[in-house]
Amino acid sequence: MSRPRAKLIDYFPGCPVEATLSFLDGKWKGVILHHLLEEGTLRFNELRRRIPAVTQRMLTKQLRELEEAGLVSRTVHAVVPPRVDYDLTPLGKTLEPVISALRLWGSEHVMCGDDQVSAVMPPQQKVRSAA
Amino acid sequence: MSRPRAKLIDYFPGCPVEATLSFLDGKWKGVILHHLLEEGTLRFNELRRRIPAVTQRMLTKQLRELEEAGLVSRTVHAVVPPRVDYDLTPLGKTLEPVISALRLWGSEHVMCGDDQVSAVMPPQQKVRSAA
DNA sequence: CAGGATCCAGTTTGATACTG
DNA sequence: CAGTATCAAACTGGATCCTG
Repeated sequence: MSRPRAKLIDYFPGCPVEATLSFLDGKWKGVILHHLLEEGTLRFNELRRRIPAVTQRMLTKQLRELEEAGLVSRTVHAVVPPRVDYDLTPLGKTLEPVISALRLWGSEHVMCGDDQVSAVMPPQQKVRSAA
Repeated sequence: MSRPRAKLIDYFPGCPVEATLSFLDGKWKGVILHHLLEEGTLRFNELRRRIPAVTQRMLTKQLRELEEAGLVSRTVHAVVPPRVDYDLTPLGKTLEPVISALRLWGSEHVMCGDDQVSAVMPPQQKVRSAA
């Protein structure tokens, strides 16, 4: 859900849990933030490579929403070929404990595709890398 | 998003962050878990009262999904009038650190409707309690 | 390289009305 | 009380094609 929920750090009708989740909403914000937290500044295609299942349209969209929410900054360099850097804002960085908690729970309770826990489960049949 | 993403604790194509978020997906799972963590067992209408903006249809649906995911247990008491108790499973309780992180970030960075931070912001215009 | 613009199917959600 | 059923609106995300 990325509807009229919280857009900036203003008023959100509901509880803090839902408020926070509304910022992470959409299919890819979590991973995007995760990668920016881990690796710092990344270019558009660098992000794409790290999230193989995302389409450009969606990556663009989610990045725009993160930007609007004040969590991610977008820097366009006037060079050719074009170069656009994405980075976390100071506010975005405050989400680190949240992303960490999400990652920890996930790695402890779910068998994930791109995680270092991959040793536990043999890649039996391939479970669809995209949706 | 509550599509084919993770349903049980089985394989999830993607990173742990996204895997965890997929369990919290949908508009109300976060709040539901939050209330069950804070108050323990709750009946259907007790939950409704704590989440004024949710419709019965949605509350039912999200509870069913949480049940299917193994995070919430549903106990039907054969009495009249009907009584159904919802509670966290042991697995559901392991989400506590996650929900805490979400709640903490939300209460620090967003002005929420039903939070104890309400003193900070005077209820100026009423911002729509539902969507 | 980094998108923008369309088209479109699949889902999610809300509103309402009804029931054991 | 605790739902179920139905209709319809809203939004999502994927696929394609195009551009400075």
